[in-house]
Amino acid sequence: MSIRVLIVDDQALVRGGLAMVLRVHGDIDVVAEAGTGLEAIEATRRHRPDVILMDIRMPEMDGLEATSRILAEADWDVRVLILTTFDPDEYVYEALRAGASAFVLKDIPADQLAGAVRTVADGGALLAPSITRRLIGRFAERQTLGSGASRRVERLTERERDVVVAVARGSSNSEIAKELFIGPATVKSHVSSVLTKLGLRDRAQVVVFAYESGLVEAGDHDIGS
Amino acid sequence: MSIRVLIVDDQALVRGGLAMVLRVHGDIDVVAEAGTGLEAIEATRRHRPDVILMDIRMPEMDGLEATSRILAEADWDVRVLILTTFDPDEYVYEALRAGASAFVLKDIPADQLAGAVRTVADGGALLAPSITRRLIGRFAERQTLGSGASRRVERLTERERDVVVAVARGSSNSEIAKELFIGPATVKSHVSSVLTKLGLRDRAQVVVFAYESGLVEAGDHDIGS
DNA sequence: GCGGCCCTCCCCCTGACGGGGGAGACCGGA
DNA sequence: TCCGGTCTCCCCCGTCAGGGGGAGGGCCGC
Repeated sequence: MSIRVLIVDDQALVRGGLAMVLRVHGDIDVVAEAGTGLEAIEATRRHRPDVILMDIRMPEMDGLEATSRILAEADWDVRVLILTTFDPDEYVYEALRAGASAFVLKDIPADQLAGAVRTVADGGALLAPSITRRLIGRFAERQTLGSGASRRVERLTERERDVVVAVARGSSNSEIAKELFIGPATVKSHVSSVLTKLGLRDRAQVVVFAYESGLVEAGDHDIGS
Repeated sequence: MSIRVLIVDDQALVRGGLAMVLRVHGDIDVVAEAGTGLEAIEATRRHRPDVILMDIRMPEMDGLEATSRILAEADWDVRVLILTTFDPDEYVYEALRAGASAFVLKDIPADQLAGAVRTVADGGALLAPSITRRLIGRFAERQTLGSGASRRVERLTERERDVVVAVARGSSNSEIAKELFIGPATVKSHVSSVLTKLGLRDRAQVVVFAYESGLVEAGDHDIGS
C-alpha cells in the first residue's frame, strides 16, 4: 500500500517540483497540494494523508499553527514533515512542540526526500544534521551542566542526598521526617549539614541546587494541586 | 581531501564489511581498524582520524568509555559515529553525553552509511529515526509538561512573576527588594499573593513551581560559589 | 467619577527555619 | 583498640518567613 502524501507550500513551483520528485517512487502517492495553512487543514480533512510535507512560511496561517491544529483534530495516523529553507532555532523548537515528526531543509537531495517520507510514515523521526547537532548539544548540556555542582553533590552523604531530594519536592522538615521515618530533629540536622557543605543559606537555595545539579529534573514530579 | 575513518568493532568480519562498503567511495579513506576500546584509543592517537565508527559492546573498554576518553584527549577535530545493533535508551543518552555526533543502527543501508560519515565529518549530527523520535519526545515533553502549571502562571501579575523568578534564584526577600528596587515589605506582600494564587506554602515550593512550570530552566544560572 | 486592579508599603503575630553545641550508637578502618 | 564518619536525636535561641489586615496612589475601563 502506497504512502499518501499531502504537499503544502505557498509556491506552486515548489509544490510541483516536490510532487514530481516523489511521484517517481512507486510507493508514494501525492494525493493533494495546498498553498496555505487553511488549505492544508481543509485538504487534510478531505484526503486523510499519511504524511504531510509542510512549509513554514505561508500566508493565511503558517505551517506550525497548521501542524498543531491538524494533529489536534486528526483521528487517524498522520505525520508532519516540516520542509523549510532556513532553520532558525525558534522554528525548530516550535515545530517539535507542535508535534512535527521531521524537520528537514530544502537542500536535501531529491533521492533522500523519498527516504525521509518513508521513515516518517514508518513512525520514525528525523532532523536535518545541523538541527540534530543543536538538539544533541542542548541535551548533552542538560546532562553535564551540573558537573561543577555534581562534584559538590559527592560531598553529601546518602542520607543527606535523600533529604535534598525531599526538600526539592517542596516538603517541610516535618513532612520529610515522615517520609524518611526519622524524627524532625534529625531532618533539621541533615538540612543544616547540607547547607554548610554546599555553602547555601536556606532550603529554597537547596531546591535551586537540586535542579541545577541534575539531582532532580523538571518533570520528575508535580507541584501544587 | 578525503575523510580519514577509523573503524572500531570487536568482530573482524563486521570491520571488513564496513571497510569494504566505505572504500568504494573515493572521498572516504579507512585508515585503521580496532577491535577493543583500548585499541581504539591507541589507533586514534596514531592515525588521527576525522571520523570514528564506534561499536558499543566490546571487550577491554566499551565504545562509550572509549568515546569519552578519545574526545577528552584529542587536540584535533575528531567525531564519533556510534554504530550499534540495538538501541537501548541508556546507551543513546550515555553516548550523547560522551560526545558522540551520531548514533545509527547497523540496519542502515550501505549507501546511506557513507552519507552519514560525510555528514558527521561536515560537522553535522544524525540519529537513527527511532532514536530521533524518542529524543524529540523527551524534548517536547519538557516544553509542554508545564502546561498545567503555566496556566496558573498566567494568573500572576507581571511583578509577581518577577518575584517568582527572583525567588527561584534563591534570593531572600531583602535581596529581592534590592534587585527590584522596592521595599522588603512589598516583596513580602508579592510573595504572599503568589503563594495564595498558586496554592503553595513556602518559597521552596515556589522554586519547585518555577522549574516545573518552565518559568526558569536548569542552566539559567549558577548556585553557590 | 467611580470601581477594580495593581503596586507600593505598613502593622502585629505566630511558627518554622537555621545556627550552635552536644550526645549516644553503629560501623569500618588504622 | 580507638578513631572518624554517619545517623540518630536533644536543647536554646535568634531571625526570617508567612498570615491577616489595612492603606494610599496610579491606571484603566465603564
